[in-house]
Amino acid sequence: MSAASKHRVYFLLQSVSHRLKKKADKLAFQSGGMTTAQAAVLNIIIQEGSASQARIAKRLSQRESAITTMSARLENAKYITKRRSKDDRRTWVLEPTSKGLTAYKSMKTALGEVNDLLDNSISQKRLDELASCLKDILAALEDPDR
Amino acid sequence: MSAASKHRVYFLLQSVSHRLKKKADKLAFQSGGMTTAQAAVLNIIIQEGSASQARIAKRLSQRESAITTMSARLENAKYITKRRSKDDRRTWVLEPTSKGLTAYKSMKTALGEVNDLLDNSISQKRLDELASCLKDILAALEDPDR
DNA sequence: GTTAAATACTACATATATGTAGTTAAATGA
DNA sequence: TCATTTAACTACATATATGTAGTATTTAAC
Repeated sequence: MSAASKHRVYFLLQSVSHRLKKKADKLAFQSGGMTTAQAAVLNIIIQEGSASQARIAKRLSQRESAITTMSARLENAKYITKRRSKDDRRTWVLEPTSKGLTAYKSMKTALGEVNDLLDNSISQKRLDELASCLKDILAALEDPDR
Repeated sequence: MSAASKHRVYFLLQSVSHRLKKKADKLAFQSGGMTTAQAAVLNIIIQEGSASQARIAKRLSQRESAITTMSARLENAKYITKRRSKDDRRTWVLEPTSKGLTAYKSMKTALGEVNDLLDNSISQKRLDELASCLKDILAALEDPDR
């Protein structure tokens, strides 16, 4: 039996991820109405100053059709603006509004609580090792040979 | 390093979980039509011989309304049967069909590939430590004091 | 310079999850 | 026993994701 199946790492990962997401979503909702999924999209837009939907889809490993819905929701909530690019008329340029920037700040504070929870679960050393493992797995998943 | 990794563990967990789920869903679909979400429910029913929807909801940390939909889908696909309990007429007794049992076996084989992928990503020692960390985090999340 | 291919997005069907409100049935407490 | 509470489930609205098919635009090939 492989080490992974022995420890049911896949199941553990899904469980931890699911429970953390629920925690984060609750905290996020309380902090100002945005969801963590919306925050993930907004994060990229803010990080990059502006972004196309294709760019966001790529960075989140999601389909463009998912981002179409999300960006509509974000625009509807006045967190971002959408305008057509001058260079490429197929492309939307998504930019944060001041409301979006403000909401994202309080979101980050709320998400900090989830990180605190992680900090209190295991030692800093093990947390570092956890992060390191996850990064390596992520790299393996992105390896096109697999 | 500590502070930097601290701020990324949640994100890393979500990313790894999301990508692994996509892999697993693809393999699962190719292996016989069932999704991983459906397999998770079927797994509990098979493990326990039979199960109520409330029981499944509890074990998966999900709402009963989610399980209502899932069990309807599983019944529709002939993977399980539903009948009212004699003891408690509010309760459904969900049981696997032979089709469900067969499909679940090939599903497990497919999910084995995801575990293999994990095995090939990092050393067994680190995989053990990863599992151990995840278990501790899960325990902390289930701690009602938090 | 026109055609073929790729890119960016939209539309729609479907799966999966939450949350709230409501129904029915069971358990409980005076 | 009867009222209240609790439990198991359903119905519906909504958020989030995939996947397929189609449109518009750009790029590349010839």
